[in-house]
Amino acid sequence: MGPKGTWIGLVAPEKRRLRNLKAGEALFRQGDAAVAVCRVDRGRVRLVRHLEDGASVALHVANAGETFAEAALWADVYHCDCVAEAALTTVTMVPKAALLDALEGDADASLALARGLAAQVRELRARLEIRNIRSAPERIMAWLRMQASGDPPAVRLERPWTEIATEVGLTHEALYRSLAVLAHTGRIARGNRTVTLLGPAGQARG
Amino acid sequence: MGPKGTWIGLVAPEKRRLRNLKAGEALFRQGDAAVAVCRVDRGRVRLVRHLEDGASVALHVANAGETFAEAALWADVYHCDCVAEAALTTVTMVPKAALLDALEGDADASLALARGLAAQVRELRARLEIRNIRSAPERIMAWLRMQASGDPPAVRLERPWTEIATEVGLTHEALYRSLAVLAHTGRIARGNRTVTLLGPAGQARG
DNA sequence: CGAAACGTTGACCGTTTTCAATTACAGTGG
DNA sequence: CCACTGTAATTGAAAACGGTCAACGTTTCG
Repeated sequence: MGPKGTWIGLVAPEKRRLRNLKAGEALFRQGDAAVAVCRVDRGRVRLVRHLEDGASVALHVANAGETFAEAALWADVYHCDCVAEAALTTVTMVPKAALLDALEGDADASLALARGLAAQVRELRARLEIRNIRSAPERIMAWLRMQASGDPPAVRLERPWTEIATEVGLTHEALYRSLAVLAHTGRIARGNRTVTLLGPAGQARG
Repeated sequence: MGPKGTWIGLVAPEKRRLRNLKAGEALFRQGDAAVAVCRVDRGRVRLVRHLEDGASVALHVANAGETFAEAALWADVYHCDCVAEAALTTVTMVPKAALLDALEGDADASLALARGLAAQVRELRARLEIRNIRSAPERIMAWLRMQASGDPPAVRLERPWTEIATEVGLTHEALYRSLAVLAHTGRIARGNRTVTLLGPAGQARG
């Protein structure tokens, strides 16, 4: 996706802090003081916001090499939980104040930061767009198209469907049913952990 | 909300371009080459993305003083339409290349840009969170809580409900019905262009 | 003053959610 | 190595909810 983490190096290594997390362990909780911006070194973390009724929303998923919680730079508290997804997850925490100091003198790094944020804006907008599709099958098709790559557009599933269901805003049951419909209609073909998009005049790209 | 438009001044006025728009007129369409980042001087614009089935999503609304299409700085084409909402809308268009040049030498301005983008990320995440609430009345309550301010938390409505409906992802009928339910239940009180949040133990803030 | 958009409510229909049950599979400890 | 347990995948049936269509009063604005 390009150089997203350029600005991390601005802060002297001894000022950064490394954290190792087990799967499910939290790096911070919503409401905690926003003290640092982070990067995933290994594994994967997920930013989750909890609703009052107990449901939760995955706001962001950051894989190895990606940065997250940039928005915390100008916020007092974190507004979501950060939990590790993979068993061996390592995160670099960059103290907010130090980073802000460094950024103030470095236009390139600040621009890189802005660029990363712009990418997030795009991603979030795309997700919002998907949520506006009422029909479950169409919504899933849209999601698949967004994820697909290759000439016969295909998607390799790295996570369970059940997780994808919540990401697109459906129950897993509805998701499975829709998948079945799409397969019967011949719009997709399901492999082991793969989905291939079929259909003439179908492969529009976002 | 703070100095969002700091970076606009970086580009010499003669390089900028002013556009006057009538209500409903488009500034650009999705697919057009992304040539400029913009600021609303007067009126209001809306960024809309059209789905294949004809439906549309409001991705962003920018009021006078706010900037928009920052993401276009690193994109080749606009990925949504921009249409004026108010009758007399004026927009300053800042050529992409010129702005990029200027930003590269100015850390403060780049940081300001990043900050504005971070705010957008937060806003989009909030909207996503709201969309994850299945129940229409609860979703509306969440939206209201987010907008509310004051000790008896209240919301002043600057726009028609019909518009709010699409923002929260409901039809206006469903919205009106839910409002009626919430009012009957005593959870809200509706004034002329105001809604007051009631209910004991209700005023949680985001 | 008239047209257009907003606000509001009713009835019906379709989809999704819910609840429930079953199969498949991966990891765990005996 | 295998029973055992929990999660993922899948499908069914019924209920609930929001969408759609429709009608109508009201406000706004040219």
